[in-house]
Amino acid sequence: MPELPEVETIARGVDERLRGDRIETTWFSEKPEPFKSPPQLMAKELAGRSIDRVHRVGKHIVFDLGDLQWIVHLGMTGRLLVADPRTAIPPHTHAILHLASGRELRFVDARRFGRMALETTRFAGTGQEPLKISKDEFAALFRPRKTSIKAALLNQKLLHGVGNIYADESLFRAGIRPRRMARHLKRAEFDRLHSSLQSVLKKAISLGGSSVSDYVDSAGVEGFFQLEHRVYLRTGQPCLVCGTPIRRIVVGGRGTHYCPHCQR
DNA sequence: ATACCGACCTGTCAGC
DNA sequence: TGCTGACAGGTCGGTA
Repeated sequence: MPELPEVETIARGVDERLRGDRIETTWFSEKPEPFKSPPQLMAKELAGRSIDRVHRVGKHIVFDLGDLQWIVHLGMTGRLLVADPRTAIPPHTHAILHLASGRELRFVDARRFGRMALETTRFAGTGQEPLKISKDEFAALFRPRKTSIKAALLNQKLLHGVGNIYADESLFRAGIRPRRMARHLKRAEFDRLHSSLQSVLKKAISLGGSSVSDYVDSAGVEGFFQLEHRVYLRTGQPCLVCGTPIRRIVVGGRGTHYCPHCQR
């Protein structure tokens, strides 16, 4: 589910509404998967903490809580919802923070690929920020890779935050086939990819992310960038530029969509 | 260092 | 009406 634009949208929404609020008590489900830190420890450490700031690092949502950080990764289907306690608790709710303002922050995740943990050192993520990296750094990061450019874009140790949608969409806009070996790309192609990736991510953030099946922001509102997808999940449909049917292949175990005419 | 695969989970949809 | 298989915004670990 959520990639950089969706996580950014959620983090901004949670920050706007919960900054300055205080966590009073917590509840965690019995399912073990979502908790990298033991739930009892999180319950003890989170209670009484004020929320100084909420922001995004890669695909992670980071809560600054004094000398502690609470890190949430949403996996494929995770949601963070700011809710009125009188509203029904949705199925697959795995964590609830009860706040001093009377509201609740709920973590809901059907597939349970999401994770949460406490950090005592400043969380830096796994790679570089796609919206901050320069053209020179971008080319230097990817050129040595002995793998396809698509697999390299998905590698969170290089750039963090890019997932399947925005990898496919940025490669389309740069006119580069997903299976091309990273080390065979020309400098002009790295530059086009850098530019298309940043513009796609910024546009998606401005539209509140992509709602393909079930993504919503922290207020339960869907995004609109799915209306701007040119290849992702458009298998067999005509390319919006040239009319050639969009093709689906598997690269790095992920469904990969591209236009065989526009991407070389 | 990389490639490939299955595993982890649930839900949805197409096809029979 | 069901069943089965494929697929879905992600990541990890094992084995070549």
